Amino acid sequence: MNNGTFNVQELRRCLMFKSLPEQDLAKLAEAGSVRSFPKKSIIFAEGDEAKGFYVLLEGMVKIYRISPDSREQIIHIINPGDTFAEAAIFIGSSYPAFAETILDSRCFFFEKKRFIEILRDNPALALNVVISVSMMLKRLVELVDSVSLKSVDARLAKHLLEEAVRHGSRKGDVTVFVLPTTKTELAKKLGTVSETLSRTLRRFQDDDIITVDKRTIGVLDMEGLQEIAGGEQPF
Amino acid sequence: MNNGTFNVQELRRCLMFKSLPEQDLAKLAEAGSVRSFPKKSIIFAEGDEAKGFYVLLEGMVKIYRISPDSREQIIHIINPGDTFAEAAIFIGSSYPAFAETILDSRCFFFEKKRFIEILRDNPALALNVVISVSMMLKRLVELVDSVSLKSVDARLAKHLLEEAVRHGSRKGDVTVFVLPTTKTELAKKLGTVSETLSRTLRRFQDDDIITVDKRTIGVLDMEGLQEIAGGEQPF
DNA sequence: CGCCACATTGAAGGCAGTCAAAGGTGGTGG
DNA sequence: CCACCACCTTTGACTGCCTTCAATGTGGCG
Repeated sequence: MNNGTFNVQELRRCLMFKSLPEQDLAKLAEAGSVRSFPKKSIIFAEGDEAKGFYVLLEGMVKIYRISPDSREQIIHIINPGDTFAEAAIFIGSSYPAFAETILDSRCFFFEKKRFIEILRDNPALALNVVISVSMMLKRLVELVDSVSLKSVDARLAKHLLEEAVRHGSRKGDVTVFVLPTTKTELAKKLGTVSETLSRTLRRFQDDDIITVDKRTIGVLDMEGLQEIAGGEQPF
Repeated sequence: MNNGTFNVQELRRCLMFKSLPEQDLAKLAEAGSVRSFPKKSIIFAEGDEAKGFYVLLEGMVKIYRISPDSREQIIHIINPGDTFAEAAIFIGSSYPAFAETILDSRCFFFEKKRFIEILRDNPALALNVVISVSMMLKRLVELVDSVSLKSVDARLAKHLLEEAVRHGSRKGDVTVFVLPTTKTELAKKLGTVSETLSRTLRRFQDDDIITVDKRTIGVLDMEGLQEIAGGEQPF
């Protein structure tokens, strides 16, 4: 970890600070500092004392838990502009999960106490924090739902649809996008293992629902995916 | 649903309002109303427009999701003094899960817009909301972890330990407590089904780890349970 | 060019969910 | 107070999804 160049305006990429008056932003910038981490660094470990929270400026970070037999469940993939660990600082104690860089990353770190002080005098910011944490909560409800109630097929189909909508570009009849991580990481995010993911992707290909070439996915049959993803079947 | 008697001070049972000045509390009381529901009523359904949030004054409520094949995953059991659906009102749109009474229940309902207005002028309250949502987030991380990475054995063991610590009383060598819900509901909370729970309880009994009589559980072997719950085994 | 991490495929086994059926329990109303 | 009924619980048999283990293929990078 070491410092890097930093422009206060970079914080505006983050929803939480987007609409903040210039002077508040300046005050915030003084409450923290830039930290850089190479790929595959542990930013914090589960159980570490929660001393503050982070805004990712550049790179990619995964938040995850590990099972006793060292299987990994990714809770969240952090992209530039996202915050992470903000909830941890409000319930004191310790981080409830691991944070590890997937790519070389640059973060802005807020010291807990100073951030909370600023929050006290800034209801607009407080509301933004509430919104941010609430959105994560919603995502986690979805994750519980997925992992507990859906098959790997359904989870994968849903994920592919989301990626296609978010990052896909239409090439004639098919929507094409590129996976942002390795398939092994994707498997962990879906709460499974790489072997199972591999098999499932193959099956989808055999059924002419998608094409796969390295990390490039082409969606041939949106309806088919939707069907698999959640198709509320009547009874 | 119909109104019932209500004393403003009842809201103080809720952590969110515990330390609020009297006048703020009065203002809050005007921003909402009491709603009563008999056992097994749906308070709101997944997808319903999020018009506000609730404080449970009396009774018991479950928050849950349903799978396409109608299996249920309980996200959260709400007890008197707890709030629910507060996160939903900050991201607009709709409730992400079902809320259904397990017992006859009395709630205080806050209308979304008016609550947010009050929040804007009340940083202390805003901070409490952040804390409340953050705690739920932490619980959900635990739930994801449980459901995705742990066996039913481990989940049940962990749950029994928590109940024993929270609500148990020592009777000689054993810690005794009574399950607050039916076993079927417990199964759903653990992300499984009643048959599997039944079998697992039987196995624990056969191994002399617990005793079971109706809803009364006696813990004979705390260490044994801890072992099963998460015992980081060396390798 | 050779290493290493990632990916793929096969075989085998287990955890846990489903289906079915038989008690058990508690609550309600006669 | 008792009888009935709905719901919960338990047990057995079966099935299947998914993980694990093992081996081979492949691409990228030093």
